[in-house]
Parts: sequence; structure tokens; C-alpha cells
Amino acid sequence: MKTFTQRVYEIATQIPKGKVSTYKQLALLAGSPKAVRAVGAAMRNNPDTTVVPCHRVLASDGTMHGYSAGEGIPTKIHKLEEEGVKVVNGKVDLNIFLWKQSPQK
DNA sequence: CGTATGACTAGCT
DNA sequence: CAGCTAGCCATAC
Repeated sequence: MKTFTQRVYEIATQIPKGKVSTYKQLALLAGSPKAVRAVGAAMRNNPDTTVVPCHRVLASDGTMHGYSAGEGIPTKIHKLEEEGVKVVNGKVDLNIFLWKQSPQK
């Protein structure tokens, strides 16, 4: 039995490039739709942003609450833009970039 | 084991 | 739109 945090990492690493996910979504996929707080805690504890694309994890509204790596929020936005995600007014269009957990897989 | 904290969310004012 | 409250889970101390 892995810890909730470990499971969140597994899911986060599955997020494809050019797509984003939300804390709520990750919590749901992890098995606890209300553990969004725990997801955030895991991301903050994030061991390696290289294996865990926490920058692809946004709030439920497509906005971002925080980021511990780089310059913080600015770096997070910049990374998303580099990935091909369009960031408008510090927000991302979840209707377009929201990851759908590869329904094929 | 109990308390405190947090990168959350939704609802109200 | 901005600010505050309440609920909820997992982790750290």
C-alpha cells in the first residue's frame, strides 16, 4: 500500500506535455476527491519537479495557488507556455488544456 | 496519539 | 472582484 502522496506522484507523472490537471482531479484519481489539501502538501514536498510535473497541476479554476520551484508562480506559468499551454491573465483554459487521463489507456 | 499546517474548494458577504 | 469562513484529507511535529 503506497501512501496517498506516492499515488499522487504516479498520476502527476502521467500528465502528458501540453496538458494540465487540477488538484481536485488528482485527488479524485488518487482515490480521495476531498484530499486536495493532501495533494498540495505532496506537491510542496515534491522531491523532483523533473519527475513530477507539478507545474502542470493547477487549481480547479485553472488558476495557480502556488509553486515552490524556480521563481514560483511566474516560473510555473512560463513552463506551461513552454509546454504549449496558453496562459491568459495567469489562468489556463481548462476546457482546452485539461488532461483527460488518456481515455484510451 | 493529538495538534497544527497546507501549492484546495465552494459558498457568502 | 476581493476577502472570509467552513469543511476535509494527509503529513509532519
